Amino acid sequence: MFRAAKQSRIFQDIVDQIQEAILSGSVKSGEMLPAERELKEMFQTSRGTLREALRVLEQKGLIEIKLGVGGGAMIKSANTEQIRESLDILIRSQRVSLSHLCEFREGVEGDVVALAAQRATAADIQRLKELLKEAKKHAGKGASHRDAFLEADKKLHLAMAQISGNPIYISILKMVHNNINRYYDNFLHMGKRELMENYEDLSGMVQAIEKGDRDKSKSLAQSHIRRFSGYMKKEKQQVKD
Amino acid sequence: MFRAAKQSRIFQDIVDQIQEAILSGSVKSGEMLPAERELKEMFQTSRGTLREALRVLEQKGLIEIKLGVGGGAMIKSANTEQIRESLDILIRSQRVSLSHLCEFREGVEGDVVALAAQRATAADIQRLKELLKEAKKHAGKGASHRDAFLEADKKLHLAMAQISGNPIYISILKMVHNNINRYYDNFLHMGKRELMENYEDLSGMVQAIEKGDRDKSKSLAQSHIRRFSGYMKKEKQQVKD
DNA sequence: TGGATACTAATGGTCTAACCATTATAATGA
DNA sequence: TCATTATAATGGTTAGACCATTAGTATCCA
Repeated sequence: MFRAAKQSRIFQDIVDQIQEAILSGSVKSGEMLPAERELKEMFQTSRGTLREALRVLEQKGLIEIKLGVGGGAMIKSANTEQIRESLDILIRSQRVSLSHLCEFREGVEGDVVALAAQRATAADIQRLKELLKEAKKHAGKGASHRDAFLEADKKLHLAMAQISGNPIYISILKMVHNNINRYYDNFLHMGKRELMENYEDLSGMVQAIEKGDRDKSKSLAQSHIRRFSGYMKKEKQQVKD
Repeated sequence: MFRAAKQSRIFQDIVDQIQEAILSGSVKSGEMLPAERELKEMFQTSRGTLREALRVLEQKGLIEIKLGVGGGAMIKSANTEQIRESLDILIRSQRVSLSHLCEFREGVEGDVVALAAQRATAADIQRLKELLKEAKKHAGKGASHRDAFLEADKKLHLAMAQISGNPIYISILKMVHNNINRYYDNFLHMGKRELMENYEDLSGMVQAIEKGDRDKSKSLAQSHIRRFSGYMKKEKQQVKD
C-alpha cells in the first residue's frame, strides 16, 4: 500500500505519500486508514514520527481521527474549513482588512450573479423566491431579527453560487460568508430601514436573474455588497469616535 | 510564559496557547520560541506531545523550524501560503474541470486587472513593461520556448495581482496559476503564431492599465483568457479524435 | 598572524517500549 | 430480553535514549 519513508524529515515524506493517495483517489472519502501500529510497519518508522505526519494531515483537513475501538484516521471529503481558518489567521494578523474582503466580494459575487442569470432554471428561480420570502419575513420584524435576516441573505448568496454551477465559486463564496460573520458582531448594526433596503436589493437581483439580465443582476449585486460594506465602515468609524 | 496543558488532546491545548500568544502579539514575528526541551517543561508535557503541537503550528504557517545550534521554532509573519494550499487541495479533490477553472479565471482576472488599472504607479508600469519585454523575447522564438513564455505570462498576471494590492486576490491568483499548469502539459500546444497572439493581448492589457482604463483592461484580460482556454479546449478535442 | 581544521555542545529528528483513556463489541447475569 | 460487565482494539501520552545538523570555539599548522 505504501512504500518505506525517505527524506530528511521522515514525517513529511509520509504526509506526501498519504496526501497523494487521497488526492489521486486511491483511498476514498469515508474510508479508514490502517491503525497507527499497522501504518508504522508499512512506513518502517516509529509511532511518534507517524503521529506527527497524522497531525499534519489532520490540520490540512484531509483526515479526521476518532478514538476507541474501530477508531482511527478516516479520509474526509475536502471542505472549506481549513481555508476559513487560514483566512481567520490572516485577518487577525492584519494582513487582510475588512475593505479587502468587501472589495473581493464585490468582484466575485458580481461574477457569480451574472453566471446565475445565464443559467438559472425555473426550479432555481422558485428556490430563490422562497429564500426571498424568508428574508422578507425577517426584514419586516426589524433589528431584533437581524441575525435571522443575515442567515437568509447568506443562503441566497450561496444559492446563487450553486446556480452558477462552478465549484470554485461555490467554495470561495462559502469561505467568504463564513468569515464575514466576524465583522458583523463588531461593526454591523442594522435597523428595520437597513434590513428593508437590503431586502429590496435582493429582490431586484432575483428579478434580474429571472429575466436573464446578466449586466443588471451583476450591477445590483455589486451595489448590494457596497451598501453592506458601507454599513460596516460607517459603524467602524463610529466605534473610533 | 505558558501555563500547564489541559484537555483531552493535550497537544491541541498547547497549539491554542501558542497560537493565541502569536496572534495577540505577545510573541512577535521573527522571535524564537524556547527550545523543545524547555517548552516541554513549561507545558509540563512530554517531548512527543509537544512536537505534535509544533507540527500543527508549522502546518498552520505560524512557525518555521530550523535545525542545529540556535535553531528552533521561529514565529513567522502570516502569509497566504496555507490558504493557497487549501484551495489547491479543494480543487484537486473536487476534480474541478478545465472549463470551471477558465471561467473562474476569466471573472477574477478581469476584476484584478481592472483594480490594477486604477492603482498602478509609474514604477508598477515600469515593472510590467520589463516583464512584457521578457515575454516578447520568448514569444519570438516559437514553440520551443513555450514554457519560458508561459512563465513570463504567469509573472505578468501575478504582478497585476500585486498591483491590485488585495491579498485575497493575490493568493487566489497564485492558486489558479499553480493549478493551471496541471492542464498545460496535457492540452496546450502553442506555436509561434499563438505565442505572438498572446503577447499582443498582454501588451494591450499593459497599455490599458497605463492609461487607467478600467473597462478596456478588463475586457482585454477576459478575451486573453478566453483565447487561452480556446487553445486548450481545441487541443482536448484533438486528443479525443 | 591567519586561515583551515577539528572539536564541542545545543538543538531538532527519530526510535523504543511502555502505560493510560476511550469506546465498540462480546460475554455475562438478573 | 435487557442491563451490566469484561475484553480488546485503538488513539493519546510519557520517558529516555540516540542520531543528524549546525554554529561557535579551540586548535593546529604554515
